[in-house]
Amino acid sequence: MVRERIQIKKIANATARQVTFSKRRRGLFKKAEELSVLCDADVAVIIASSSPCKIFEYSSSSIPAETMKTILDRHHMQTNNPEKPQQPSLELLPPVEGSSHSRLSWEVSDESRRLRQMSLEDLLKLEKSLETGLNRIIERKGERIAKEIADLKKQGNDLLEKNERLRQRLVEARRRRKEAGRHSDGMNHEEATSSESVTNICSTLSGSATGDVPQRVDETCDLSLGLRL
Amino acid sequence: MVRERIQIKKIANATARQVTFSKRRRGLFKKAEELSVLCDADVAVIIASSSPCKIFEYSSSSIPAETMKTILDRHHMQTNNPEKPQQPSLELLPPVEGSSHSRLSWEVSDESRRLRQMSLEDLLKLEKSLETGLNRIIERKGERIAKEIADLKKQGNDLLEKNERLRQRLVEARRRRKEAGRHSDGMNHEEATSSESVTNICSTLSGSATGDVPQRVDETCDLSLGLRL
DNA sequence: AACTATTTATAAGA
DNA sequence: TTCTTATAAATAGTT
Repeated sequence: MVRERIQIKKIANATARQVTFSKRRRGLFKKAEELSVLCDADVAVIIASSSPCKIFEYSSSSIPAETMKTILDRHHMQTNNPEKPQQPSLELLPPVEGSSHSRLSWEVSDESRRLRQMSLEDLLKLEKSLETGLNRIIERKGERIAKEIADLKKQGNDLLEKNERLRQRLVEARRRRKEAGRHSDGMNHEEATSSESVTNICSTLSGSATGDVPQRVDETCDLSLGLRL
Repeated sequence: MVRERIQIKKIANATARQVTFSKRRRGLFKKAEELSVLCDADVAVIIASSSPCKIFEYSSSSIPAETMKTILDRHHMQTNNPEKPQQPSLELLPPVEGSSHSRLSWEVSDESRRLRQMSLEDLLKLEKSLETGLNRIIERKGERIAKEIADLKKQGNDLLEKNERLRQRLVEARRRRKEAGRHSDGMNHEEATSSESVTNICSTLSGSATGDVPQRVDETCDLSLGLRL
């Protein structure tokens, strides 16, 4: 029951907030519906919960819900990464000298001049063709990225396994040293075995360090070209 | 006073309707504001009165009001537009209950109906808007993938470093064992040092194996959703 | 717009 | 999530 009036400020408890969100959302939609019917008005309500990020909407009429959603999504992205100037249209980009990109962009701007002279039919064909090519590029890009990620994961797992094997060897080595300390006389046979064992480990390690696993991986990851396609 | 409950249907008297519109509009905006504050949500409300045709809107945040107005204007132009293309029979098909496909296909046909009613100008705007949103999505996806790859590379490098440290320890351990073998008498002091050293290595290893580096990574890499966006 | 009898919404508890 | 219920809030009709 409403024991007393509540303060209108963010509810701290997440569960309580979620419950209130559900209830008040329904209430708001109901009020919106009533207003639209009683007063013959068009009413639209968009609610975007912050966590989990979900969109709820009511519309009394045929306002395109998807469009509103798109706008809200865009808004959310804007707030999440501020200061992203919208990319100027391609043909307006000035060619950048010295950049491997410059020739392409120049060609594109030259292309745009030709495009203006093409017929609608030609443009449709060109659009279709570009669209198909684009889809292929996106597909390929996806495969490459997936492969890269899978490879990296595999590498990591291999290294984990090697670490585990090394750990086992060290535990064993420690056990042997303790035994050797206990019988202060030299157990030469075991000594030799142990030594050989360590040598084997070292060569294995050396092989893996310089072999299939790269010595060091560049951690920077510039996918700008690939991802912007 | 509320003498009795009212029916939720269009108020016949224009004056009374206007009064109720004012009151309930304020109420709705207040509820929207409360919901947004209490539950930390983005809320937008658009109300379009039919006569006189006026737009009222509330937004809890910086959702572009002009854009919403544009959408509503478009909607009003649509409704005021006398020519309404006949609905194809497809969309008149009733949704089949229980089918997860029915709702989606209904929505699609509903969307396509709306699209057919839109003017070329509206379509151009919508296309531009969708294009911008799409670019932002692609951008974000790229950032996420780049981050995942960078993280994986970092994990791999950490493991490489740990392997290297282990290798050094083992080389050292082997050297000590050889020395111990040469003087067959027990060098108990060195023995203790070596043993401690191995213990340290093992605890370090154990920590890293179960700590920040995941025990095992799933090597499958399904990016289908993310990459097809 | 102000008033207020009532209805409606809803917070807290179950 | 849904139901309950005491209480707060909204509001219909009147002034």
